[in-house]
Amino acid sequence: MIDSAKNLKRSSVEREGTQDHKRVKTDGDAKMEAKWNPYLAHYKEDRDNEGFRSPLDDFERHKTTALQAANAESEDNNPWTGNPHSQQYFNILKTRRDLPVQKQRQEFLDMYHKTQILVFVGETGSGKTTQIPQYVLYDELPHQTGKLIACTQPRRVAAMSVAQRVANELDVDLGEEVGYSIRFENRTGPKTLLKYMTDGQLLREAMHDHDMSRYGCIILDEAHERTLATDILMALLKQIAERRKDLKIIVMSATLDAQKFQTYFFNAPLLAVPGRTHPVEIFYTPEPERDYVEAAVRTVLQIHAGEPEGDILLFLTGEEEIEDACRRIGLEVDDMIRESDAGPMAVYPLYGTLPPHQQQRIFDKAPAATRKGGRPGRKCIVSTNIAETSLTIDGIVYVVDPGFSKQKIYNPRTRVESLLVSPISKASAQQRAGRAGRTRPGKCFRLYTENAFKKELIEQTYPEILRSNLANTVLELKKLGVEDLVHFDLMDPPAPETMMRALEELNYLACLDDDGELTTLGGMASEFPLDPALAVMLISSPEFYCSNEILSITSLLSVPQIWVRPNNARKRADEMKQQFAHPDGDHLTLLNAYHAYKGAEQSGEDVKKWCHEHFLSFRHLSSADNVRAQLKRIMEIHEIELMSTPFQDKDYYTNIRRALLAGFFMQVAMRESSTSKVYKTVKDDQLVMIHPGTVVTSPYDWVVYNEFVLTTKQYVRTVTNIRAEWLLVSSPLPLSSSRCGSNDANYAQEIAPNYYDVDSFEKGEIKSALTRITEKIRRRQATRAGR
DNA sequence: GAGCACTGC
Repeated sequence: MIDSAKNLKRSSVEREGTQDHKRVKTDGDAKMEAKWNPYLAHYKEDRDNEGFRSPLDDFERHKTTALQAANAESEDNNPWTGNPHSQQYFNILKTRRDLPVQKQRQEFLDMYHKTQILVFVGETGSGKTTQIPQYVLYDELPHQTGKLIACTQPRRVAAMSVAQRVANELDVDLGEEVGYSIRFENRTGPKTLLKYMTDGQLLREAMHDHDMSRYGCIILDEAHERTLATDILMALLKQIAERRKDLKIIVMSATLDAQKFQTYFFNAPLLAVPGRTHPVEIFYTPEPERDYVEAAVRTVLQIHAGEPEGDILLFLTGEEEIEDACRRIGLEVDDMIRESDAGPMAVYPLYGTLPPHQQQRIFDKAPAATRKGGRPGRKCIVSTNIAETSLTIDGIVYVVDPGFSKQKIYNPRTRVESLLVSPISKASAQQRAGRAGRTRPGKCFRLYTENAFKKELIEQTYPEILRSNLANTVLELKKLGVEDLVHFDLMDPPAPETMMRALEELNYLACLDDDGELTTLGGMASEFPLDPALAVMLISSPEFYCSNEILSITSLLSVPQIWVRPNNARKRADEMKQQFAHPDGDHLTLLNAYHAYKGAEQSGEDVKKWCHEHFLSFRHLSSADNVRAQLKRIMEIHEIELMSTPFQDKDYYTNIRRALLAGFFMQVAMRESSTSKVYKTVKDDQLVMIHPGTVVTSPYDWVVYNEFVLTTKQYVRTVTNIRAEWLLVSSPLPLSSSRCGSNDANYAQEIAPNYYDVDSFEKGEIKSALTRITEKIRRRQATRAGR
């Protein structure tokens, strides 16, 4: 095996001897593959260096050695393109060969040749994400087979940045031999052989290609994170592996739980490589801490006072807590500087909803000593879990871990997902501690007892699939061709009740029929990257003459809050929001803001400035625009008509409000009494208040809401006034000027005949109210008929 | 009159 840099470049004399203008070797099969595989169709034709003879021509698939590959990598010309290698390439090659994983390349290949499924474990810094796919590339030879190599990542940024890195390592242009595919961006082309992608993206593809037939090898990276998409992919791949013996699968994970993956994948063999991290000393508190924020602030100050140079990372649970802690630390450090000549300290908050330029500040250098010979400065980052997985910060030497994070919990009985501050798992605690040892030996201060760590923390955080509403997942699985959900072999099967709830919800939405089969509507809904209720609302919207408007609202509901409300300008922000307020509710207010934004854009204004002045998030509004374009394309494919009720029409807003119900009829609440602020949700009987962020001031007795949030109280957020009649009997839409030339027969809509069968309601105020309203409608209809 | 851990399609 070639390990030293001096062997990287072989003599040019030797190379010239082998350049004999032979064409690239192809066999008939490969030509066939290349023909039907859309990714490789032009591969042969497009090769730039026709006369180039690649060392790969002598490679035999699944029989290559590490030495062969290393030799090919050391050639003057790129074996994949025929172009001469750049100097940068050789520089990178040198560092690649120092990675821990490099030593086991042959061992990896031996195992890869022998088995269909392989579990690969590598700690951070082992180089697995960049190197393993390249090792596979040199053995799988996708340019001969026409089958790509895919490597999945849980996050977009990772897919993009790793693809760029590997393109550099292979000395090719990103988007050519190496590319990536994420939502809104596909940077792959006809020459692409190795493709990084998000796990969700591969899942989307699988909906139309149940065998994942484009791929010869699929690598699932960061499998230990157990995202919903990874869990579903694993179960699918387990099935596909039986049907497609030619498909290779590699499951990559951090060390934890490797055995679970092995057992799950038919006792697949395991290969482990060490990482490259420094030791981290762990400290526990002798007694449990009552107030962890207080304890955390104190610990940070103690580190600053007593420990040598090095930056601090403190984990807390949410925005408010973090901002508060930052303020307190800042004040205390000022005192320390005055009283005991402490060094300066820069304190940075870090959480997901922080705008990117503020997130970037965490990478600033720590402040220098305030005067010559003074004590050195340091920085302290106070972060949510985002610093545990998504963002790595070099230079951290001290980690303070109070042992909590906000986690999503799903209660299938009430159908409510909520965020709850909960103790983290042992695996999380280890991950956090590891953040202290990336550049040199570090220390981790756990603000709980050693006994609590050992006895009270669970081993692993529960996978997402056990903590989520599965309506979307079940719909996806149906579309993926999974017939038997009960026996679908998930690594951690969710509670049967969660599954039942999802099936029930999809049945009410008419996405599944009474036999649990996918309906036409369900099939269409699964094509949209949306929750089923939103998808159904969007698909039904032409029946209410307002698909343009519902498309906008759907997009706005799919991105983070567009309303900006800085702490120092809340009042002005609220006043601005009032300019867009629609008396009938928050959905219409969103729409008004969006229309104003588009108006500003069209009149050539500086939109960023306009957004800033109006306390709207430019970032989120433009992202909504992106989503809108994607959804619009899907609507066009399915010939879902785009139309609007004329704005002058008195029913413009009414039609939109009714259309909301086509998807959200299960998210309706009735006011307890005409003077009360408390509402009761339909069927679940939860007592809720309207979230204070609403614009609704004169609420009707009935509202439809977008989301249920559980914080200090139970709130419903983004609400719109509705009339209960709309829920009940077929009451045709007013067909004034709003017809738009469509087929009238479709427009006598019953929103959800099954759900609002009043007889099926439990006895109570809601049932009596609905019964009264039904009676009223009947009387009215009878009077009309009798006239 | 309160607050949004983090991803992804």
